[in-house]
Amino acid sequence: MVTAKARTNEPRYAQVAADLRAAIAAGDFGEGAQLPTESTLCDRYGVSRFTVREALRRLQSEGLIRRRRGSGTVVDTIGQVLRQPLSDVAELLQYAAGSVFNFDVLGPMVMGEAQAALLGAAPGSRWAHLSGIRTLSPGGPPVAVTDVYINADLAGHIPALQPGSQTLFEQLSASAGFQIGRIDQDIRAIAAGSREAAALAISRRAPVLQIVRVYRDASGRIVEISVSAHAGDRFAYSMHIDHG
Amino acid sequence: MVTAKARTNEPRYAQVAADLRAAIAAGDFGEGAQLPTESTLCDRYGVSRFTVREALRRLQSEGLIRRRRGSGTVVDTIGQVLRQPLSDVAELLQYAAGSVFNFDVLGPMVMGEAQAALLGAAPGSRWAHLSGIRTLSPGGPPVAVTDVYINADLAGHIPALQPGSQTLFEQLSASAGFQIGRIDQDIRAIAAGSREAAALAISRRAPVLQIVRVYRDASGRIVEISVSAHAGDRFAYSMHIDHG
DNA sequence: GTCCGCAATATGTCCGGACAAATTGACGGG
DNA sequence: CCCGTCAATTTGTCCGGACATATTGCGGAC
Repeated sequence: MVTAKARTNEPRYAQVAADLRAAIAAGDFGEGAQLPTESTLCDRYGVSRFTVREALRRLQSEGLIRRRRGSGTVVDTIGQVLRQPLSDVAELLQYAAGSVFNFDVLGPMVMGEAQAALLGAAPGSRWAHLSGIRTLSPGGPPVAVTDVYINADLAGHIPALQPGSQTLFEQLSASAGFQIGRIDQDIRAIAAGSREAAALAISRRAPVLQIVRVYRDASGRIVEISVSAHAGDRFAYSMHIDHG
Repeated sequence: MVTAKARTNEPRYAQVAADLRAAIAAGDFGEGAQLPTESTLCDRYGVSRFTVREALRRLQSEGLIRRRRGSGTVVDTIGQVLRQPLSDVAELLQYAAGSVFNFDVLGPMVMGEAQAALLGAAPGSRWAHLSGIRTLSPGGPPVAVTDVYINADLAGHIPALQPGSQTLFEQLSASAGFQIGRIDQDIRAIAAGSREAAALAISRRAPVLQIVRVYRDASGRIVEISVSAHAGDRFAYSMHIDHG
């Protein structure tokens, strides 16, 4: 038993995972980067194979290790390179920086059937509807037109929202004091409708990139939904995954 | 027992997951989209709780369902398009769950001026050209058409490439033994050309989602470039991030 | 020396059981 | 009617065991 772990109420697999994570970072597994077998880890930490596998599953989902039946578990260098960007929520919101967002508050609304199915919200739920346009610089050509739906419970915080480079969600989080639980983002290609065509100065049926984001707090409640339409020839969603 | 499963050597949790995935897409869980409890699913499929939980774990990692202790499991999805999951970094290099990728090797080619500008490669550089189609199931409707360009230096490893659960890039990395330095990914909306229209069975000028990925090794050499075109109404690029 | 086959090894799949912790709704007291 | 308590429900954690399947290396046949 190497554990030496305190009596935290953290699950045991999390403690094992943390210990292995530190060992990997310290290079304790040497050149081949071969980890001990599951049964060895069971003995070492004094836990069952279930707990060891759950810990290894976490590390694998983080991209730290690679496992192969019959062969063993090794440190995965590819995963280390990719780890940082996707574990950082700020990275997801990164594209907002450097552009300017101006919006109008359109007032309260109730989610209809079709809209609810598209956005993943409950039909009949109540929201505050905002509409805005994002530009690269003040007065510049429009890059995207965005509809924002904010949970009616948070309507009191809407007057405090300010246009600028900070996202509405960041302002809401700070103002209302909730904790972020999960962000879902869907990107698809659709044909421009009349609204997008007019706002972006493109022709109808032109391809636009639609980004739907659903923000949830820690309890799973949907805090905000945003639907952005970007002109296909003026915008590319770009992810750069760097080493170092 | 609802299984009706065949004598496939597919794991049971995968069969359960596939069945639940289809049921979710068909809307079998009604208004609240509340799934049966784990023990109910155990009885229904005649499997242990381990198998049910493994199946639900897959669906959760795909972003299809949301689970809360004490509360239950609910459908958490928008529409029934194929979603490329990005819940963790390991999945960035994985194929979309439940889809099939087949490709042909078209032979060597030299990068032209216009293409080089679009893809970020050097004009006049030499590549091996592969072309593939991704479907939801063998013989099913096409979801995406993909062009892959592999550095001519690695042409010797191409005959060993196989369609299956691993990406071409993963196979190349293991076969040639290089380390990844950087991945760039651009996502944009474009209008379908004649090639995409024919391959995806859609009309010309229909919106398609184009994903361009550039893989570099540690020394900065471009190893592989892939250009995928996804039918706008059949595919959404989806990512979700659990925070804590 | 080379190649084939086998056995040892390691992870994957699956079972049954047990208890813990969070949620929800019903019940009862104020 | 409001609110706190409690019990039932449901998912999370954890155990021990069993067999399946992919990989690897060893030794024997040639």
